Amino acid sequence: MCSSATPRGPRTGRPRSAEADEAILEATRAALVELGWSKLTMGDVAGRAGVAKTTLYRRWANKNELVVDAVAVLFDELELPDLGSLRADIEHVVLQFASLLQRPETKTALMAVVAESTRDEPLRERIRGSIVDRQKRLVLDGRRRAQERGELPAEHDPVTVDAVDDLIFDVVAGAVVHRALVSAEPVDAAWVARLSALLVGGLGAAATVG
Amino acid sequence: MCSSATPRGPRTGRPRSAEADEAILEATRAALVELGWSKLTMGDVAGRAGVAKTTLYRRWANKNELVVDAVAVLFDELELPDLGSLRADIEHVVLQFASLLQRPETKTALMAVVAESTRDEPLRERIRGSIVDRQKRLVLDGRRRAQERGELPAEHDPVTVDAVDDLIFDVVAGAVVHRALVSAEPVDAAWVARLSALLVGGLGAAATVG
Amino acid sequence: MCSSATPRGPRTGRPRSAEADEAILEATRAALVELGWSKLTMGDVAGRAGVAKTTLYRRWANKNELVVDAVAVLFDELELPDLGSLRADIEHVVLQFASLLQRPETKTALMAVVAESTRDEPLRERIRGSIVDRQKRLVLDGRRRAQERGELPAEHDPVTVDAVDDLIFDVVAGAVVHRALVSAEPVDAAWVARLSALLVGGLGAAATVG
Amino acid sequence: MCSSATPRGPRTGRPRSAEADEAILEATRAALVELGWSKLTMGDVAGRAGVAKTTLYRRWANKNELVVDAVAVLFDELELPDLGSLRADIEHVVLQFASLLQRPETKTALMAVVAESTRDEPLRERIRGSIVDRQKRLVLDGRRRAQERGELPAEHDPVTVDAVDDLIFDVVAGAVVHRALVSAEPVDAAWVARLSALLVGGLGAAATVG
DNA sequence: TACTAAACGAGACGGTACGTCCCGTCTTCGG
DNA sequence: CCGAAGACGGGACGTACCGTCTCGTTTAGTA
Repeated sequence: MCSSATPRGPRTGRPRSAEADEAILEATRAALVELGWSKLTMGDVAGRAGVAKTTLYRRWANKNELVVDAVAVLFDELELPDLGSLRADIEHVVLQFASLLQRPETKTALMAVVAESTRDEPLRERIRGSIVDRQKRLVLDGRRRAQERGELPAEHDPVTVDAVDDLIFDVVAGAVVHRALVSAEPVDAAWVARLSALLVGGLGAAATVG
Repeated sequence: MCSSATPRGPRTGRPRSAEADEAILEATRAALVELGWSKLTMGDVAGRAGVAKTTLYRRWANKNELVVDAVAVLFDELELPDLGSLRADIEHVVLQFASLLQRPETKTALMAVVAESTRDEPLRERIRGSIVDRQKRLVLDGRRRAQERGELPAEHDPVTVDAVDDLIFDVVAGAVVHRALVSAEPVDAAWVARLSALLVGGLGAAATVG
Repeated sequence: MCSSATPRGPRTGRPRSAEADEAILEATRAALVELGWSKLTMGDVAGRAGVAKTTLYRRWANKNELVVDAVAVLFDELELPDLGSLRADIEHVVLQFASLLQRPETKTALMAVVAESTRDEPLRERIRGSIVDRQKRLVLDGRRRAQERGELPAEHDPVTVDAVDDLIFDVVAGAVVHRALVSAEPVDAAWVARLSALLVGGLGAAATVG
Repeated sequence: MCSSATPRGPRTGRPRSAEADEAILEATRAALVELGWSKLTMGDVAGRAGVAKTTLYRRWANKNELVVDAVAVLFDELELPDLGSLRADIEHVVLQFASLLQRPETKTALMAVVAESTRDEPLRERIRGSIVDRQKRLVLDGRRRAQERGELPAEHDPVTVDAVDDLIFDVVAGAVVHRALVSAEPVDAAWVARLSALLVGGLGAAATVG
């Protein structure tokens, strides 16, 4: 998540302000809430952070990378407490993720940076490292826990395991994002319950394919 | 899909050129392919279309609405031929949708306009009318056909029917979009087979919730 | 002053509306008063006159010519009543001219069209015919009358006569315009009295040069 | 003549380029010569000066103020060498002024900015400070010098002195401008001789009024 | 009375310039 | 050497008018 790529050895001159970094990210989130992605400007963020534009550009190459870093930290909130059953775990994480997507800063930023990433490989990598992998880990943990509980059979073919994990991840994350941002309908308990039922009911079938 | 919201009654003055409309939309798609969403400019589109910038602004209020209209027509290609089974139908439509999302004009545009729509209600309506509802219809048709075949029980509670249709729509569309654009992994036959299996396997469970 | 250059012989079809002509010129004057020269637009004039833009362009080639025609008629007000002495005549006509230049429509338009005319020969001709010659006639009349009264000697060399007439015209018109528009100071009775004294006192000397 | 109205105290940040200032004014004069006032555009001037449009707008609020500054410097050329007599001094300065008015950049610009100034008080002030007062000084110097020579009586009433100075200024400047731009006739030696004779002959009378 | 041809209103058209906003870079000064 | 301040070249924006055009609709003077 950090910005400085290669700090030179000798470390001479005035050191960079660590406070500035956090002030900038905080200012970025505030600007996202207030203005949304497309109206957010580097100059405005600099102004809010009480920092010169030069300081921003010294740390981030462009708006996209800055926003990814500013938003990524929010995804650290996602947790997977053991609620005793696969279905409860799924429902819990889906609701968490949905409530994260309701926050104006994520709502406006997430799809925007994904859109940009279709033409910007370094950005895609940054998103993957900062956001996607962080979410995916939850799927792995949930699956492993369900296997330990015996809710799922212990699959031994690692290819199948990865394929199903990937599928579940895209289905869960995709469905929530689509529901929240594209359909623009509420991700409420009833919808989550149905989604969980679908997943739990279909998991077995999905694992027997291929 | 048309641009004129409120056509005045008397229809006086020189009528708008229908050729210009099509030239502009075509130029927009070309610019999307070549430049991507964020580098596309109104002036460039006008130039490609052999049209003055004012002519664009007379028809579309901004880049977002123009792009939605330009891309919307591509979604007309989606069809649901009867392949004999629910699962085959699902696999077919998912592959169709995936191949649509691989086209550079949709890939770069779709998430971008969705991102914008989180802060632009008219744009959201335009997307819903031009794109979302057009896709959703496929889910309805597929479900109805499966019921006629007897693959699915004839559900009589309309609330449940709608809820499941909506769920399936968000799951399918969301999973494909997420796989293609966020995970940036191929939507190949194996993945589609697993997704279809998951859906067919879980549908029954999803319908019994609520 | 009229606008139609070469009416074809047969004179068939619907004739041009004479009312429109006057409405347009009146609207032009109103727009000059309200907006000034530089903010006056053809579309606005058309709107005020209740006329289509095409109708304007059918009669006048551009804004400059339209404004000259609209303002020219105001210069018809200038008269030279016989007040019994050269000096009284001068004072009277100068005050008349000054009060004409105080009107907002002339104030804003006169210098503007003169400025345009430095790069537009047809416009210069139109100004000369519509405005300048109309004013110059007053100088000729005043001089002739003063000679009849015996206030000025009967000059017999026509070249000298013309030269002095021209000089007086430029001095009087120029001084008033400069005072009113460049210096932006009032053209009051005291100033006019001094100008008249200067002219009457210097006329004899001016006639003996060359 | 400078553009910055209120320089902030601390003088921080990168200072404005002095070279840019001169390049812009020079480019403005070149554009005036080539295109004339009405076809001169800010973008074109910026291009000629090798400068971004924003740099123009950072210094001048609009085309009018820019052109006044660009042309004002030309009026510094006007001088009043002592030629030994009032009449010779007048003839000299009038010819100087006339030749200045023949230059295409002044010819096209002067009346245009005066026309604009009838509806723009700040512009009028700028013209007065940059151009008018600079010319008026010549009248004062010439009159004082003539008094020192004994050609004119030493007038002791300051009100009369000012009034006559003002009158002479408007008469001389106005007559030359009107001859050159409105009548569009040459300001040659013969005409100047007559004008000077008129002034010298009438000055005494003008001073006795009021 | 009907025909015809021009003028009419309306408004879309290709185009130019506007003045503003933001970009990402640079230049200065002070810490 | 860092950092603020802010000017710089550049590019796109969305708007305003330009002067032209294409419609369908009057409106006279013939025929």
